[in-house]
Amino acid sequence: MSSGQTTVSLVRPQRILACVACQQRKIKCDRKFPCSHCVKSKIECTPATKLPRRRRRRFGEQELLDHLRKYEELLRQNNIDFEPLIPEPPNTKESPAPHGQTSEDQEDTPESSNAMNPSPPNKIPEVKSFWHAVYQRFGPGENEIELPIQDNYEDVVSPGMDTIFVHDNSLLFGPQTTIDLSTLHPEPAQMLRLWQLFLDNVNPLFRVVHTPTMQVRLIDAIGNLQTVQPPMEALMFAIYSMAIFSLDKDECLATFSSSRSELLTRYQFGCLQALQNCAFLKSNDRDTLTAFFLYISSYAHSDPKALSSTMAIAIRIAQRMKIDRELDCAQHNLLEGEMRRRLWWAILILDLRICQIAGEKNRTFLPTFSTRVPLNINDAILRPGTNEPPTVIPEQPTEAIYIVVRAVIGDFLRHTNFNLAYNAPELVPLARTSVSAHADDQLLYLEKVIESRYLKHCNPQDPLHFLTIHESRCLLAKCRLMESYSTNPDTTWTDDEAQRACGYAIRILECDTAINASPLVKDFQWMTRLYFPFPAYIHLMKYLRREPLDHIADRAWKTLNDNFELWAGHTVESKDAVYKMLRKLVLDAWAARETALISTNEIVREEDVPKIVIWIKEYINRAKGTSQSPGDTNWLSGGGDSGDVGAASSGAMEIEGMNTAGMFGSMPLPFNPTVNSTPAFGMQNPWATFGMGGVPPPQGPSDPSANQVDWTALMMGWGVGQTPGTDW
DNA sequence: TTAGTCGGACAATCAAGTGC
DNA sequence: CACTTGATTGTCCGACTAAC
Repeated sequence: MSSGQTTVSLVRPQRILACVACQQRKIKCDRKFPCSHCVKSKIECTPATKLPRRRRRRFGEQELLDHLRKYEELLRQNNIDFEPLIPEPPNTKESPAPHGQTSEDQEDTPESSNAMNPSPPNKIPEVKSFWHAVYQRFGPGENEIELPIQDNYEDVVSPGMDTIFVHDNSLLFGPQTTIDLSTLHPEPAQMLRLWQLFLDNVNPLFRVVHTPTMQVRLIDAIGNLQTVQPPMEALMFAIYSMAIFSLDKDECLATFSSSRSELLTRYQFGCLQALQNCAFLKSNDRDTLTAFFLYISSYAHSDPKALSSTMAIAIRIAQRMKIDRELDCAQHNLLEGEMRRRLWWAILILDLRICQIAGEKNRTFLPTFSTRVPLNINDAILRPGTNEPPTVIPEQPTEAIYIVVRAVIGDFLRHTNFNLAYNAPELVPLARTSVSAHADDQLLYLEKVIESRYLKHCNPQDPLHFLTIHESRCLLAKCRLMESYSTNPDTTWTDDEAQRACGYAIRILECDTAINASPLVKDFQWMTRLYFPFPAYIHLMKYLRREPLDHIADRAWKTLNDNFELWAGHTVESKDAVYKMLRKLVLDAWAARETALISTNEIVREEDVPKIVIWIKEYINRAKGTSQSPGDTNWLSGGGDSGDVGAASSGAMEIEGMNTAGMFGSMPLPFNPTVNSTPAFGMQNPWATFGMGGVPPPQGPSDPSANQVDWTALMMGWGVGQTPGTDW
């Protein structure tokens, strides 16, 4: 090779490149413009320009070693003799490599996505099937042509069972009705309006409906409502429901001249009836499951415990359809396989969120499924009948960016020790890597990948990109915070650790504020305003009470103030026990600061008092004034009072919709829904919230005793030189 | 016979790494 | 900072094919 390239290139005249036509034809160009070939062909002769040279891809030692580890592990697993370069790690049969050490600039392929996992299976074993095993061992017997022992149980036995239990569709969801559903559809013009609303407000956050094909099917169905197939009809009603659900009361009234609750109930009812017509509890049809998923989503403001149970049905159906298995997804064509993956991840993440607010352990968000994260591609690339794997260019954020980033983070987290510790502690020993030993490195790597591979290319002016940027950062900060709390509660945090945790809490609030204050993502508020970032509040209040004059205190109070302004309606006026606790924490933290300031001879001016404190004090004064008994301090102490304050709260999300009975559809046409849902604020798994920190807006009567214990336990992790859990 | 296509060997270039 | 390495880009030979 030549030396002194830089110097030489300055002296050497610029190389004249062959013309574009000759380059393309791979023939010698005489470099006269026009060149002889172009003259001969009578085409325009265009001089070529040099392509900007790409940065050379580094192939680091660590990456090489990781690959070597992987292959040596494979050899070990298959009992093949070899001379290992890397000795087998003691005390473990798992892959010793901390995951995520692969090249940072790897392509966004399924492999690379799953490379975020601590334990990506190199080959996913097929699920054992008794019928398959019988067939493999004995083969088809004589005269067994008509017997149902074949290679694939699902192909023969399952439909066979369907014929036996043909009339059993009514379990749980009531009997099938004979209502003519075509009368429940909106006018064609409204259908298209609802479809557009769904495309704008809902589908970007789920992407479970393939826009190009659905649009054609929808237009076709609008012209033939009497003959539309039940799965398609269920999907249509589900789309209407979610479109209406995504609007607020005023928007809905202005757009459709009907109340939101009336339309929502009508379309939810239509959807459930259409689902019944599909026999959805035993259907293996993806459209049907998609409709059921959207139907459940349209109840996202309802009782989380009821929602959680209903989601369990969707998960069981999904598992029966094997969309939780990558091998089975991959057996379908590109479009179908990808839509199955998207549906699985959408169900999984919604279930995670619901479990979290219902205060339940999530037993699905574990390393026990193999479906890879969806591809970062536009719907237009997914063409029916195509099997050619699409080229994914990470530098081009697509329509799927939001779901992809969430799935990538989720795919990483489901393998972490702290997720397993929260949700399935018995599986911690089975985690392939010792995440606890490397958690910091791995989270750092995850953050780096998310930033460099996805967020860096997002345009903050684009609503979906904006939401993706801030929500993923919020989520990562939440992981950091919860990872901090997952350490042994008996160990004392150092000052650094405690302050670092505060930094995560502040970041959570800053991201939440950015999302909920931005008019850009107004159309997504049905999702973004579902949950209040409670863990961050609790953490900061606890910290500020303990360290009222810490150097981050000013920033923390400002961040709290900014966020509180957005949620003031809920947090100030809610009679829910958990918000009462929050109010008390705020006042305690501020009292500690005032005392500390006075002790250092600083004057606390009126304008220094944070709005969050002023609002709470004003509310308390009002509550005292209206209190029935003079000594009643229930507004502060957290009692079991009831009442619906949601709709009255300024800035509050509309609390409307259905109770449990409405969701299960046992009543014919329940067009007068009532609000009677139990607010949920389960913090048993606070990190696990995809999207927000935990507590939904207040919705009604509460159980004050619920879940307080978990918060106490959570907070006991602090120590900070104090007796653990004393007055925190 | 002529013109077009394209696999692939080879050359040129230059970003990244190495050693002083 | 000079030098080396090797990944990436650019060139075009020559085999092959299609059209006339």
